[in-house]
Amino acid sequence: MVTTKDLAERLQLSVSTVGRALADDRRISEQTKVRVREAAAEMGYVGNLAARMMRGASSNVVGLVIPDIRNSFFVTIAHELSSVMVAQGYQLMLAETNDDRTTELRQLRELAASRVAGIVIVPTSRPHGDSVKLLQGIPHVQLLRKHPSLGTQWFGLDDRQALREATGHLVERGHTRIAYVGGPAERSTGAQRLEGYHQSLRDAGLPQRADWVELGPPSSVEHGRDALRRLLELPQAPTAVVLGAVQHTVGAVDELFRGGVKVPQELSVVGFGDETGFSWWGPGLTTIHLPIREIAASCGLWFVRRLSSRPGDDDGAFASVSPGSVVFRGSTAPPGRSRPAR
Amino acid sequence: MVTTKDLAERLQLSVSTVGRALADDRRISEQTKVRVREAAAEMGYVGNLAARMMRGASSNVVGLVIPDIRNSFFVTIAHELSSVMVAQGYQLMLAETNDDRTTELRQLRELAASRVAGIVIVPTSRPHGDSVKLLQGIPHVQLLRKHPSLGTQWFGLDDRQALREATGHLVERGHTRIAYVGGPAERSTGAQRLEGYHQSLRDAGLPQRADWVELGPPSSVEHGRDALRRLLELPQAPTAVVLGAVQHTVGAVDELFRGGVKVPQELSVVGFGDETGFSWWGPGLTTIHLPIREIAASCGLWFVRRLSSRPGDDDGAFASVSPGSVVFRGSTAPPGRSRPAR
DNA sequence: TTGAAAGCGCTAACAC
DNA sequence: GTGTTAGCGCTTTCAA
Repeated sequence: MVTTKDLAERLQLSVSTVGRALADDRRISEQTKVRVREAAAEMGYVGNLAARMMRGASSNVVGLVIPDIRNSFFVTIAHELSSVMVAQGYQLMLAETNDDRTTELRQLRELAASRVAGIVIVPTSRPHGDSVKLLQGIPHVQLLRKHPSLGTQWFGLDDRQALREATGHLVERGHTRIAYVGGPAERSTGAQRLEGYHQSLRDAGLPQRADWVELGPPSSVEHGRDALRRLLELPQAPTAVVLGAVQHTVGAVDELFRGGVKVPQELSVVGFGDETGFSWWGPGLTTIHLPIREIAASCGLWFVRRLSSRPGDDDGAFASVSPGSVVFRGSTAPPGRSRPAR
Repeated sequence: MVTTKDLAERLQLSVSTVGRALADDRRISEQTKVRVREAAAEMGYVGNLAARMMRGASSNVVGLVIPDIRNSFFVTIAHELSSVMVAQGYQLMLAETNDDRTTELRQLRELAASRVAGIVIVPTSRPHGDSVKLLQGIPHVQLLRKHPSLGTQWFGLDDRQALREATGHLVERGHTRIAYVGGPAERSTGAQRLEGYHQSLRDAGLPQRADWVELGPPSSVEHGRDALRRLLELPQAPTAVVLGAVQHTVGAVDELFRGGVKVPQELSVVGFGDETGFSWWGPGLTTIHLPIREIAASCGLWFVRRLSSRPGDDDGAFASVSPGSVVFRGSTAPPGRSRPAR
């Protein structure tokens, strides 16, 4: 690899002059700058970021720590963040945790060793103590999920409200036996969504049954499938289901499709998220739309500003909460009716 | 940040002893090692990769250069590569080009400045000369698409064969008016797929019409929509369509859904790729399944081996071609019939 | 078994 | 306007 020293030798200059010329320092004559730049281009010189970092320059890499890039939410986040970051001169390092705290720790260790400028993280439900410690030394912000040990800076959804609306939509249609399939309550998002569901039922004075609540691993399509199968086999089967996770929705909806269950005649369904094809599915899936793109973009913009500002300047508590909204399609109708009510 | 020097001071040792202890050098006594390790853990020491790199250690970062992470193919690739890489001690840097050669060059410059160990790239159709130059100094491998200027190491699909089969499937069903919607012919994949389509028609002695071929930007869902609309308005409208790009398929299929076109009665369709929901769509979308996961995994494994082997050892030409296969569902039937033939 | 010192590529303080 | 030099954190001789 070509170094400043090589350039200096070639041009019979000192390394510092070359360095200054490349940095467009005002003290260097225009003529010298041109010579240096030409030689650099010709010899294929590329600055060494590692060396620059050792001189105290901060890295231009931001780590993105997410459970699994295959989840559509996280794809959107990765893309949006990447766009914002690149525009501001940052690069994005991808780190998948697979929702496992040990993997999460390992990934954070790697990012710390690379001295990344900052970390955007969708944390696992109970991050490892060492992860917490590591993150204390690195600017970071939590996204979607939130764990108190990781600080107070967070961008996310109003999960409780989203599920409350979704459930409320079914209550309005006249359903009294409404089931919920979603992620575990240990996770901040899972707990909030479950609470929204419960609250909506409470508000309407509807019965709540433990066997109408099916919690499972949030990124498991299988759980959606299995949960739905179990719910439909119940002696007191529900007439409607609300979903609380994208992957569960994919599984549930596919199960209904395969099982030939008539939606919304036999069962009303409100999905979670906007996977491609939810609109094609059966009668069209009524679903909770979430402004993931917007959240990711604002998180990215806020974070790069925070990174480039003086430390201690912008590190107060910060939380941004965005609401979701129900998109009405054909998968919800009053119970026992044969036509969807729009 | 804690450095080896800090540890050395704390323990009244020299930096070199500390360094050796951390590297588990045999010359250091077990007792000293333990002391050092304990202090390191306690003080939260994390080695500085930048410094290590300056000493000649190679980076453990691999750049992944793709057009757009939102494309399901590239999500799969990112996930699979990330898994393989992490298992081998590498990190993945995400770089999106948006299918623009200038952006591609900028991203490559960043990766080169970071002195990444290697680059996995899905190139744009005509990479910039400087990109070519940069890549000459960095181990790299092409994925899916292939451009001759970027070397001879490539993992990809048998695009020609895939489209030949897909088209052949329609020919067998008795179609004689088969249209094609796909990416531009400048791109290696686009050219191959188009050729497969043409070849299949030639083999069957079927007519080829220029207005039955709709080429457009490969990651534009809109192109799929528009192309389909145009095809259906043709005086000599085709009775079947083959798709040659995932995003086009998404657009086309959604257009058919919205337009209420009866598939396969009025039009037979063979999609490209396996987006979630292709099985729910209308009568179920017959589609070309492509072993992206497998390709990405083998590319990853091969590449890390190449990275860790001596340079000059494994850098001969290499190409791995994987076949696709048609998945039969309900969207294809003989022309003019009212029931799908399975 | 441990320490001292050099040097990786770059920048910035300090000459001239 | 340009050169000299020191030092970032680490590894690796070379000494002891």
